[in-house]
Amino acid sequence: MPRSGEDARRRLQQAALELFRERGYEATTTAEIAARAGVTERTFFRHFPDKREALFHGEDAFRAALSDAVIAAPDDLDPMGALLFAFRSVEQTLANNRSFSAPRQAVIDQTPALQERVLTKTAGLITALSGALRRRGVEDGVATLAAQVGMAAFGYAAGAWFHDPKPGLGAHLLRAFDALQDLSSTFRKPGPNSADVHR
Amino acid sequence: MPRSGEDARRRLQQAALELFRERGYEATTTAEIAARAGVTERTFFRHFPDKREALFHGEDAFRAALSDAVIAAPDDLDPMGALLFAFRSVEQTLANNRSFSAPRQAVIDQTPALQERVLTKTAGLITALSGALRRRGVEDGVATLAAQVGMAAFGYAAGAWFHDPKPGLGAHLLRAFDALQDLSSTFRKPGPNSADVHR
DNA sequence: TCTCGTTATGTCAGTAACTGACATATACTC
DNA sequence: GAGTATATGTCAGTTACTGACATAACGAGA
Repeated sequence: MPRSGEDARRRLQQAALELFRERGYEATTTAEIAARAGVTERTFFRHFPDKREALFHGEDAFRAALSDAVIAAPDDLDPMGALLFAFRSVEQTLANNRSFSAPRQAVIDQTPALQERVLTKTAGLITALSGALRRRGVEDGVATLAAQVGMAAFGYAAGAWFHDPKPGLGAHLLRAFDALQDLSSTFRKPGPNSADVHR
Repeated sequence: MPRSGEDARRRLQQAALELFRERGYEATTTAEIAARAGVTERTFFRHFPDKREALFHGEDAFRAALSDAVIAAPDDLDPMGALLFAFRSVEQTLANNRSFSAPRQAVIDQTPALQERVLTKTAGLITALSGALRRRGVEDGVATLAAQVGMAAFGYAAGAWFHDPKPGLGAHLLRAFDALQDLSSTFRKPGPNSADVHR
């Protein structure tokens, strides 16, 4: 009895989050998730390629929003400036999802398998950002490096914002990007012979 | 018939790499790996927590070497300098493993599941580097950020070195860290209203 | 309204990764 | 030579995931 298809996906997602919170990720079965959502296990796997993915829906839209913002950033911004611009543009989206993402994050923090998946999602974001930078004319290698570094700063800022939302994500982002500049600017290269520790 | 335990692990590792190259990762069964190594499937899982891990042995030693080098770096080096020092100190180790890691990398490049595992290994490296930086007195958040950024530069340099080994890893590392400085130094912050694209 | 093609789902059988429990054989020590 | 620890074998079982086929709802058009 197909209601809409999209409906079942939402129920499955909800059921998965609930059960993971109640019993933990490893202790819940895909069959149990399907049962609570009122469908069959087979249907679960028609909506999600694997058990982990049930917690990661919507990431595609977020990735698209971020890379679109990079492309739409003012032309006079250099790579890191465009990234900062893009990160600031999604603050509202993130703020709206806070109530949903909080319990989700709690489950992830307790589950290595889910943490692993977070890493691949992040890698996907980096790839998208890198591609967007290239569309701005940034050279290939630099784009990849900038996307990685920018993502690190974003993660840093988002974590701080999670614990202390008052200043707003934008403020945390500015602090993170400042920290980045400090890291590079005060940095002096080690001497040419410095690598020979092991003699 | 237990030979030494360590012996079986090596045979399993070797068999896994061979079979993955011949048939691909997904098409290879843990039972097949065990059979070629002359042991039982159960023994495979006594040596490796899961199928993927058969390709990632030795990473622990590499991680330890890197973080030890960070701790042993000259005191006058700032965070990024200490990281660069550490990365240069493992060039010989990496060069020695080139013949083994080349086919391994080829398998990984064709296997999403293994790429995902690479990401968690990298995350483990970042955590270790961050801890080593903290032991040098670097503040918590800065240490994490520096470790991530440094690791990005290392990956950038290692990739370039893989395609063009002649200049040596050290030269590629210097180039990568220079690129990092360029990213931050030329970077101008976007104006305060820049985030309002979506109106 | 009937028909037909499309789509979401159900059903069922099967594969393969991984685990726990117990038995056994080898190596190591006293 | 007895005894202990360790690596392995054996076996039964769970669960994530897949392919093949059947069926029920839905929409478009005659």
